[in-house]
Amino acid sequence: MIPDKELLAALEELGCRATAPRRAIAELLEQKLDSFTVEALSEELPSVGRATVYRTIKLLLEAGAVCKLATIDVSQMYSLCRVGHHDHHSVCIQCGAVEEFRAAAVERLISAISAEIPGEVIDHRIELYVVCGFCPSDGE
Amino acid sequence: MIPDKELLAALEELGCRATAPRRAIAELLEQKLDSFTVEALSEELPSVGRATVYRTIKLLLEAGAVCKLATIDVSQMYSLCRVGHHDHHSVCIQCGAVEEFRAAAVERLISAISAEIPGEVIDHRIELYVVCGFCPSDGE
DNA sequence: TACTTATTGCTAGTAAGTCTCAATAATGTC
DNA sequence: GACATTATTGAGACTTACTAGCAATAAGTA
Ligand SMILES: [Zn+2]
Ligand SMILES: [Zn+2]
Ligand SMILES: [Zn+2]
Ligand SMILES: [Zn+2]
Repeated sequence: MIPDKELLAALEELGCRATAPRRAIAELLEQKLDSFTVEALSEELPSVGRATVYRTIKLLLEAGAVCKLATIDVSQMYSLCRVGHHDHHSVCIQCGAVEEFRAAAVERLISAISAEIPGEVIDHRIELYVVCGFCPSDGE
Repeated sequence: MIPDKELLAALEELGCRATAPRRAIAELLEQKLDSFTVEALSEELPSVGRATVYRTIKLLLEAGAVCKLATIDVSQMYSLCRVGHHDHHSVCIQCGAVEEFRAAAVERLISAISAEIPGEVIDHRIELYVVCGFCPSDGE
C-alpha cells in the first residue's frame, strides 16, 4: 500500500508544488481501499474546488499513482495504484474493493495470443470481477 | 460477420418492431468493421433522431448484437458482436478496427488466477490494443 | 378501416468533466 | 521579510454524452 507521502512525492516528481488542496486530496486518497469516482471524492472534500480535484486526479494518473479502471459503466472509476504501474485489477462487485494482482501467467497468455491474431499487440487490459474474501457470496 | 438481417432479427427477438429508423441503423452498422460511438453514428444518420439512435444501440446491446468496449476514454465505444457473446476484443490503436478473438488459453488463465487470488472470480474483461495487419507499425 | 400499442423525434434536463480567468499561494532572490 | 515570478486555485460558464417527457406517428391487428 502506498504510504501517505508518496502521492505528494509522485506529484513533486512531475514538478508540481505541494499545496494544501493537494495534501487534502492525498490524505483522503491514502485511506481509500476501494475504487472511487472523482465526483464522489470531490463531495468528500467540500473545501477543495471540484476542478482542482479533477485536475489533481489527472496529475496522479499521469504520475502512475492512480489507475483508471476499465469499467463499462458511464462513470469513470479510479483506484490507487499500489504495487506499481500496469498491473491488473480485480474489483469486488459487491463492496468495490480493488486489489491488484501480478501474474506471470498473464504475460505468457498475451504472448500466446499475440501469435494467434494478426498484427502486433501493443498493450492489454485485464480486469477480473470477483466477490472478495470479505463479502458473502450469493449462493451460500 | 453478422449478416444484414440479423441485427433486425435480434431486435425482433426482443419483441421490437422493425421500423424504418431501425432498418437504417442496422444497414449502417453492418458496414462498420470498426468501433464507433453512438454520437458519430447519429451524425451519419441525420434522418434519424439522436434519441432513437441511442435507444436502438441500447436495445442491440441488450440483444447481445453489439458490445460496449472497455475503453478508458470518456467516450463510450461500441462494436458489432460477430462471433457471439462475451468474446474478447482487440482494438487497433491506429485505425480503430475491432476484431473478436476467442482463446481457450484465456479461460485457462482465468482459472489459474482464480486459484491465486482470494475470493471468487465472477467475470472478466480482456482487451488487447494492437496495430492491425493493415496499419503500418511505427518503428518500421 | 379503425383500434391499440410501440416507436419516434423534438426539446429540455442531467451528469461528468473541461475551460477561462481573476484572485491567491508557493518559490526563489535580495 | 519584501518583492518578483510562476504555479495553482475556485467559481462558474461551457461542452459533451446521454436520458426523460410527451405529443405526433407508424406498425400490427381485427
Ligand atoms: Zn493500478
Ligand atoms: Zn468485497
Ligand atoms: Zn463483442
Ligand atoms: Zn489498424
